[in-house]
Amino acid sequence: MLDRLMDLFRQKGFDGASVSDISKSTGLGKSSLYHHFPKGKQEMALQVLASLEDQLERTLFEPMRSAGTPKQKLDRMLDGLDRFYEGGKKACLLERLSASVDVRRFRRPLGRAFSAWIDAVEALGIEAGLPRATARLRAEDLVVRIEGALVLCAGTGNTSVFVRTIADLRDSVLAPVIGQ
Amino acid sequence: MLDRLMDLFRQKGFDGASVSDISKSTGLGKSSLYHHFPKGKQEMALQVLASLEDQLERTLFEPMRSAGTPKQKLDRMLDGLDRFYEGGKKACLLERLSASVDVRRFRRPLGRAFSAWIDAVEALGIEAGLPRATARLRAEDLVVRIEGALVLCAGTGNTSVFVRTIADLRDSVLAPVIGQ
DNA sequence: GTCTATAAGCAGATAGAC
DNA sequence: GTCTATCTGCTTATAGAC
Repeated sequence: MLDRLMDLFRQKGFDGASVSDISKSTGLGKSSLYHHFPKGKQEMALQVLASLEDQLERTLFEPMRSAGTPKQKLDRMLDGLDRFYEGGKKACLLERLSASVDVRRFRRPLGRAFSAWIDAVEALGIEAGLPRATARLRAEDLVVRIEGALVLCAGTGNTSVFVRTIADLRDSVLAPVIGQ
Repeated sequence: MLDRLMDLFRQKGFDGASVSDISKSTGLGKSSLYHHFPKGKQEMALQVLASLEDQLERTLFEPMRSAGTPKQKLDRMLDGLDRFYEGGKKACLLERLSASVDVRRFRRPLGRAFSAWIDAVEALGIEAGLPRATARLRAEDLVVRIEGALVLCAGTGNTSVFVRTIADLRDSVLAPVIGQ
């Protein structure tokens, strides 16, 4: 259910997905949808966002705090992102909601989700021996570059930028600082 | 006229900006708008996009092919972008149209605009002595990082990521390749 | 070229039967 | 909990006067 909603919001964005679209794609009538989400479309998006936060935490960030070398864990996270975005063919829910007219209503969960992601990568960098400030900037940069690559892929229809970006991140995120 | 339209599409996106919004923000009645853009909202966006391509070429890319050191020209471009995006407070039209439901209708001009931007930065890298392939990747990465930073700023309401990204690009884009 | 008025349809959302 | 039917307002777009 939330998965279907997430697919639709990722594909059409919040402003582009109508309640009728949602009804068709879930197979539920509008009234049933409003039974599950009394506050309407915004509540749908907020619940999908909460579900994504949960899913990211369980499948990406939590594993990054357990077994393996930092490099192995970075690779697993990038593998996970590559699958989630299907090599650049599918959009990011965070980006789609960030591009909606009502972005202000989503700012709190969006900020939380971006922060959790950055924090997880930062921790990896620190574990790999990077200075805290460097790890922070590199982590922020990883998120920035993935979001940016997805924008270019969506705009041009060409996913090669995403592929190159993921590949480059594998080597650059945890690389030792020169002249440290 | 096209400037007002651009402001509105940057602020609300293509799906989020209605013809009524456009009418209010331009001061023209709907019928007048359809007189100027017989094919409706899509034609408005396409003309705004064409106008942006033209504006970027004249104010950013063309100056990058004339006088100055590569570093000076990079700095001038980044200054221009910083002003255009108001330090991360304003969105990118290319990103907004890339996030619209009808992105397919905009793919050709979007691809052209992104390419022109990347090409201009690539030429700068080559002029600065970078290997062609490196210059290409760095140029692509500059565009990716700016678009990504704008996504995070829009989503979180915090522009510091954009400021850091611009600052980092000043030093990293033309930096010599280590062990070349 | 710009206007008022309006068409035709879709938006988000609700009422009430089952 | 899901349905059909419906409401109100807004959507894109057009007709036709000035």
